[in-house]
Amino acid sequence: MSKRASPDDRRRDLIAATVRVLAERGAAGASVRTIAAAAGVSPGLVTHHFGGVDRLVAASYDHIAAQVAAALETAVAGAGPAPRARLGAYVAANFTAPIADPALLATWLALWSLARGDAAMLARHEQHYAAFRARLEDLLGACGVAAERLRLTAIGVTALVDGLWLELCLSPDSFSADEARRIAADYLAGL
Amino acid sequence: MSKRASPDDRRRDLIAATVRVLAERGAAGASVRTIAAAAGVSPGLVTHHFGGVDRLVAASYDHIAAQVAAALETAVAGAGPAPRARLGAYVAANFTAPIADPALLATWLALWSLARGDAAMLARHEQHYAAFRARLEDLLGACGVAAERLRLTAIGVTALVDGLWLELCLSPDSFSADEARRIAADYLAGL
DNA sequence: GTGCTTGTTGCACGAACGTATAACGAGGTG
DNA sequence: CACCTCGTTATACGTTCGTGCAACAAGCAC
Repeated sequence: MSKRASPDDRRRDLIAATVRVLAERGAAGASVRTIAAAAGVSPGLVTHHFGGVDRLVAASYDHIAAQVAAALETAVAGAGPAPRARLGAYVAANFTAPIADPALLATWLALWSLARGDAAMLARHEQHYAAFRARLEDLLGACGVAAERLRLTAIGVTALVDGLWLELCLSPDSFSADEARRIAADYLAGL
Repeated sequence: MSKRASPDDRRRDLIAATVRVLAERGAAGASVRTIAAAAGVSPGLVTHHFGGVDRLVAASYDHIAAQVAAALETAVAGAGPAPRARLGAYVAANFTAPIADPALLATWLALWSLARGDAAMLARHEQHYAAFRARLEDLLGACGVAAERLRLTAIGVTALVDGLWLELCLSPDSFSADEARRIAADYLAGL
């Protein structure tokens, strides 16, 4: 019983509902009916606007990846010209709103599990992580990290950030986002 | 069409089949019928021996967690008495067979996604990670890490190891297990 | 050999899944 | 106002899910 909306708005609503459902009920609960109910529309709309639930999930992945990348870029832009500050801001932003939001972390984890076994989703993941690492290598290079150590260093930073994300999502009582930010900062300081 | 077997053997077979299916088809493919087919038995046996697929998955989680903990403990025991060597062995073992096995990493990732939304599975995860961190704090303390920095340091090491695991599983072409071991060793050396 | 225990199977059942499709109705254009 | 476009709903269909249940058969006690 929802009002008529423009295709763009409706697509946005459905993606937002997918993200919400993924965060609250995990990958197993991301059915067409559940998502449609969360968006307040009928299940048929998913097929109508996306052609299938798989493509809706893929669109949700793209949306979140773009949102995360934009938040990181905003943090870098606001850090001023100093290379170390820009690198620190890029990493610390991963533990600051809106990225540090536990619901977003839960959504990302559910998408990871859905990515396994789906070639298109795996390619999306690969592309997003390659972009993340490339940006990291860029910022690390500006801080004077030797070119031959650039790749491994970027992988290590990415892994640390991902691991802190994961534990923050699965065991939110073990430590705080502030502590995660501090662990990452110490790691960068040690390079 | 399987021969009669003892309950213990059959339970072991079913757990092994669950781990295999989880690794090959992800969390979405872990249905009773798929698991039973992988074990070469009828679907009804899952209910008969475990009382439901949820408890079979939980038992698989326990089995893997115990297997990983045992492999880590073996590595520590084989490292001699020096505290630094013991710590290094404990961390490096995470990227050595049998833990470094990509299939095991895939299984673990699938179990993580299944753990979300299930209170019993979340409790299992919490318990396993608490044990992992406690052992890590023990080894770090023996190396002279200050008591007040122990908790945060252990969280950071755990996060780095988990992140390297994850990326190794999702993007196996990005870097090798050897490189992961080296990144972790460098991190420990910087403490 | 006879009978009992119990591992094992095959089937059936209800529920939930994804999606195709026809009918409905709101909103813009003539 | 009439008409058409298209977003939306409701329904239906086939598949797959988890699991309960009755029947079968293998191994053991006697």
